[in-house]
Amino acid sequence: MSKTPHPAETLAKARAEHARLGAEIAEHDRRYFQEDAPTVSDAEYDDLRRRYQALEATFPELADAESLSRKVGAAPAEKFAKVRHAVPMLSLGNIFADAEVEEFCARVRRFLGLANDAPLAMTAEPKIDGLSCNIRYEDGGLVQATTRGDGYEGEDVTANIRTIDAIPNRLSGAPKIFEARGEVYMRHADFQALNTRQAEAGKPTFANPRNFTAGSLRQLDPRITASRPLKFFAYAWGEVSAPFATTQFGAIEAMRRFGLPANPLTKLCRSAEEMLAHYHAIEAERANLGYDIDGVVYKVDDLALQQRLGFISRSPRWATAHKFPAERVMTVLEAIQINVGRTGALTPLAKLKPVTVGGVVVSNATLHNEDEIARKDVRVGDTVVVQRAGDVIPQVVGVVLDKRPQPWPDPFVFPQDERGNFICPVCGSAALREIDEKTGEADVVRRCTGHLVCPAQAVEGLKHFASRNAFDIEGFGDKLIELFFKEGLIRTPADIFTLRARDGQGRPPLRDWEGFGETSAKNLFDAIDTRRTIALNRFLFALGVRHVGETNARRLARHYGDWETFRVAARAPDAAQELAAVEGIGPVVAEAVADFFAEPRNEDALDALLKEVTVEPMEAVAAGHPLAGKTIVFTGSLERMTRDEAKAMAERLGAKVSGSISGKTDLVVAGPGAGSKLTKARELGVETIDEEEWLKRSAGV
DNA sequence: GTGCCTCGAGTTCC
DNA sequence: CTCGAGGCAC
Repeated sequence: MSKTPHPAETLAKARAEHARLGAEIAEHDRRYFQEDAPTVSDAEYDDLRRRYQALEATFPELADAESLSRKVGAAPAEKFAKVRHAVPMLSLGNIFADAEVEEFCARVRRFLGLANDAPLAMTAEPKIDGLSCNIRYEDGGLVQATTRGDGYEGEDVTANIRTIDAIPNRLSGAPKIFEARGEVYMRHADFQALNTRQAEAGKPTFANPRNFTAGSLRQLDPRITASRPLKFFAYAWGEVSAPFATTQFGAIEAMRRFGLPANPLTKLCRSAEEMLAHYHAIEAERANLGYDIDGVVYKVDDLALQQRLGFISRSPRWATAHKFPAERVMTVLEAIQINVGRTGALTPLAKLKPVTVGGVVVSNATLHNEDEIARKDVRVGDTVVVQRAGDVIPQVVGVVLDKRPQPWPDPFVFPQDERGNFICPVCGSAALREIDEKTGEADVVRRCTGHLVCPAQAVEGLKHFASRNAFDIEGFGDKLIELFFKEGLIRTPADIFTLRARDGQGRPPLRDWEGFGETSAKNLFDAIDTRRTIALNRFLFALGVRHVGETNARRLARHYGDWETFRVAARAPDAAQELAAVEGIGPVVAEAVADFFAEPRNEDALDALLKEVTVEPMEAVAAGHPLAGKTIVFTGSLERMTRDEAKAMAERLGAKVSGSISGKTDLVVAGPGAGSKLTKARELGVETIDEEEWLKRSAGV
C-alpha cells in the first residue's frame, strides 16, 4: 500500500463521492429493511457497496465512525465467512396435485425394480417455511452453523445459532461428527409481538416471519439475534462419522434422543393413501400450527433404499415436497411490455399494479409468449389473478372476466408495422415465428430477425459476454453495459477491451462521469484487464451462439481442446456434420454453430476480439475418478442394484454407458445370465468384471 | 416413433 | 424456477 499523501483535491473528491454513495446506500437500506420494498436489484446494491468500500480501501481516512461499513446490519453479505458444505444441501422436487403422490411412489418403485404392490414405507412431515441450516457437532459440542446458501456453500452463522434456545449447544449420544440439518423459523405470535415492538421503537419491521428469521440470522451482533425468539426443527443430516439409524423415521427419533427438536407431526406412512391422508390432516391444521408451512415432505423411510435411489441433478429421487396451493391475489394488468432477448426472442411482460403475494410485492410477471396470452385471453386493463409459482416466480393464472372494463379492450397483438407485419419493437426488423420443417408447426417464440443490427440483441449479447459464467468481468454489470452502449462506447465484445485505451477520446474521461471517480474508473479498467486470458469453454459460452450454453460449450471445448482446432472445424465446409459428431451435440446445435461461423460479420468481430484476448486450451479430461471418460456396458442381471441405478452411478463418475459392445467399449460389467455380449466382449478382448468388482471400482477402491 | 432426461433461455425478487 | 425442445436410448 502506498504511503504517499493523496493530493488534497483528489481526497476532497473522494470524500464527496463517499458521502454521496453513503446517502444512497442508507436510503436503499431503509427501503429494504423497513419497507421491505427495495427499489434497486441486489446486483446494483452490491455494486454501490463495492464502490463505497473501494473508496475506503484507497482512502482509509474516510472510514470513520460514521461509515456505514461499521454499522450493524449494514453490510450483511460481506461479513459472514463462506463455508463449503461437507455434503451438499440440495433442494426437493415439487408436486402439487393429489394424484402425483401415487405417481411419486410408482416412480420410486420402478427405479428400485419393485413390484407395484410391494410395501414401501415413507415418512410425511410438514415443510416448514423458514431458513435451512446445517449445524455441526463434534464430540457432542456445537462447533459450526451455516446457512444453506446455494446448496454447496453457505454462510457461517455460528455465533447467531448459538443464541437460539431451541438448539442445544451439546448433544448426548450422537456420533463423533454429527451435522444436524433443519429449519430455523419463528412462531406467528412471536413475530407479531416483536414486529409491534420494533415499530414502536422506530426500528425496522418485517413483512413476514420468514423475512424476520432471515434478518435475525444475518445480524452481525449476536445479541440482537439472542433477543429474537427463533425456533428449530431438525429433519435431516449432513456429514456423520458413523451410521446412527437405518430408517428416516428412526433418524428423526435418534435426533430427538440427541436433544434436537423435531416436528411432532412427522408420521410413518405405509401407502400413498396414508401419505395423502396425512397431507390433508396437516393442511386442515395449518392455521392452528402457529408457524408457517408451505406443504408436506415425503421421504423414503429405508435409508438403504435412499442411497440406492440417489439424486437426479440437484434433488433426491427419494424425497419430494407436496406443496399447498399457492396464495392467489387479484390485481390490474396495466400494460404489456415486449422485451427482446439475446437470441431475439420477443417475450411479453405483464406490468401489474403492485400487489403483495406471499409476503412479497410483485409488479411484473412473465406472460411467456403469444399463445399463452391468447390462451388466457389476457387484455390490458384486465383484472388478473396472480400467484407465485413454486412460491417464487410471479405468474398470471387467469383473467377475472366479470371485472373486464366496458367496452372490452382489444385483444393484445404483438407490435406490427403499418402493413400489419410483425416487427421487433426495438429495431423494426421482421419478427417471425420459425416454422418447423418436419411438423409444419410454428415455434412458440417470435424472434427478431435483425440479429446483426438489433441494438437490443447487441446489448443483451454484451451482458451475456461479461456475465459470471462467461468472461466474468467484475463490476461491469447490466446497468453499466447499457449506459456504455447508449453512449456509443461499446458495440461488440472487442470494444470492452479497448475502453481504457480509448478513454477520454472525444469525450470526458470516465473518472469525470457522474457517479464515477478516479478509483472506480481505474477499478473497472483493471477488472477488464484481468480477464484478457480465458479458458476455451468460457470463451465459447461467452460468444452466445444459439443452443450453446455452458454444457454444450464445455462439450465442444473438451472435444477440440484448443481454439484453433475448434475454429478450423467450425469453418469447414461440412462443419455441421463434423460438429454433430461431438458427444451430446446433435444436428440442431451443430447447425447453429456452423451458421454462426459462416457469417462474415461474426468472423470480423471474432478477429477483433482475438487481438485483445488469449484463449487458453481446455485442460485434458478431468482426471478425477478412474472410470471418468470410460465407456461401460452392463449385461446380464445385477443383484445389488437395477440397471438404472448402475447407469446413474456410472454417469455420476463421468463414464458413458452404452448398450452394445464395440471397439469403443472400455469395460463390461457382466452379471449372471450374460450371453452373447459376454462372448463378444471376450472376442474383442474388452475387460470384463462382475458386479462385486464394479461396486468396488465405482466406489473408487 | 416414443419417452425420458438434460440443456438453454428467459424471468422475478431477495 | 419453469417451459420447450434437443439428444439419445428403447
